Amino acid sequence: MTRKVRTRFAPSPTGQPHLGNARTAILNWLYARNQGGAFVLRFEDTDTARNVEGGEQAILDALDWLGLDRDEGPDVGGDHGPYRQSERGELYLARARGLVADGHAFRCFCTPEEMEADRVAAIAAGEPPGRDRRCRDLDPIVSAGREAEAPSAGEEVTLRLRVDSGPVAFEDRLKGALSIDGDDLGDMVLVRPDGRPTYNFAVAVDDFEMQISHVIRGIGHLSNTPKQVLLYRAFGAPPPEFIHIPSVLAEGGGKLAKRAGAPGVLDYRDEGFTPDAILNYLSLLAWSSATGEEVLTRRELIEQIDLDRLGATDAEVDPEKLRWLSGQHLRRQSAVSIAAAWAGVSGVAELGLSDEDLVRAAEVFVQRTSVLTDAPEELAAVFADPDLRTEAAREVLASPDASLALETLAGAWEETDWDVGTLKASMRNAMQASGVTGKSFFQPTRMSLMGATHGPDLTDVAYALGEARTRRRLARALELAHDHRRETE
RNA sequence: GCCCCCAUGGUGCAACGGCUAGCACAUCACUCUUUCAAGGUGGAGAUAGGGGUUCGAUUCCCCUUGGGGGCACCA
Repeated sequence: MTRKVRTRFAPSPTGQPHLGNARTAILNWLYARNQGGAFVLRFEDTDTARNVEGGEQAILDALDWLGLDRDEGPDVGGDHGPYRQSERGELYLARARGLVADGHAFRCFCTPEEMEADRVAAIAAGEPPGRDRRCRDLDPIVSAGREAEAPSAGEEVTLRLRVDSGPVAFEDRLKGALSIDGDDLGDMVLVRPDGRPTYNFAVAVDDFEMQISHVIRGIGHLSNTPKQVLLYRAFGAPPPEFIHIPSVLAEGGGKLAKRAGAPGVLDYRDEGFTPDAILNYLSLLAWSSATGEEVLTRRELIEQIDLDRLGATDAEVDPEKLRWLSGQHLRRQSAVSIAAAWAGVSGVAELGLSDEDLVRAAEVFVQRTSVLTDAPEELAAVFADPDLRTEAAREVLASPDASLALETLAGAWEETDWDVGTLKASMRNAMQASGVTGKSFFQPTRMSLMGATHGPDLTDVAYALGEARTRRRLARALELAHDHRRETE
């Protein structure tokens, strides 16, 4: 039996996903793309109290930023909608009534108080709680009549699934064969008196009707699975394949919770990470490529994702490795695209650089950055007008050989091609010609070009600055160097 | 209390029941370099503990310990 692969990401609209939720979405998306299947987004918003203003949009923004495009969902539509549980009330009701009609479910007239009393009594008696004692065996004709009169009789009716004793077996791709006894489940509530479906019922109905083939979700849902399997059984359909993935833990091993200050995906964007780096990093949590390769592009991830290579242990987030991976991704990009990304980083525009400046700088300075937001500082260090009136500058420029070094270098760079290789060669020539070497040559040069005593390779700096700026800076420093010499003599 | 899951260096992963337990991040040293990065080379560092099964166990089984999850008319 080969059915089309359809995966889904089904968050509650409580705001931007944290890293753990993002990884769930990523795995679903990667697998769908790998299989040429469909990736479905569904909002589980039946608990209105939990919904957050703007929560849906934050999730969409996060998915968009990560590049996880949907084939179906609340924003793009599709043949299996609506894609918000809050808009699917009728479907749940119809499905529940169907289950009552064919005997899989029954009407329960017990009050919450009665149920609670039963629960306590069952536990006290050492029996599993959750089994209805009064209503499950009511005659259908009788219970239908009682439902009709419920409003006037002041009764409320709950729809519950008839769960028999005996094993409920199911398969998890990672955990293998699992089984739990129906007695431990109880007669689960499907629809509350007010008509709202319970979570597990809604999920099963949705996954069933949306023809989801693979449910890839957090391990926390493992215990919900038998209930959903039971529902599929009642629907007379085979359940989807379940893949329960281990948790992503916060640094230090704690839970990744928003209330504990866990950053959202969009926060990483704001910190200058690229979506590909996040995608790569998160996919490496509990998964590894067959080749052992760790720096993987989006395309490579799609090609190589393999559910059978998923691990079963919880994984801690490691910010250091994330940064490293981010740097690796940056370094693999073209200078043009890095320059474009830098242009959008706050603090870069203020430097007043041209597109060419940015591209040249990207060529030689990416290796100094891990995230996009590292750029402003690196660029400012080179492009900002050097302040040569500092004590440090004065000291360096007043050194005996400063003038000679600067003069010779300015001459050497007069008639050269402006590329790093040539600049480096002619700088060496200048050193030889002047007889000034090592520190006494480099210090004055670095001071004139960037007003500092340390920084990137000097030829990289000159290359990034461009010919005109470089010449101007050398000339100005040379002037000062002459002045200083005169003063000291 | 009951049920379920997990367990390889600090962190993330790898190892048909079979080479000296491998890779990456971090760390330390060296190297390249005027400097700071990036890069290169090398080092230290792990199978949670105890029992089995087996010629042989990181791998299979049991117990202990530790961690996580669940036991809802929450999602």
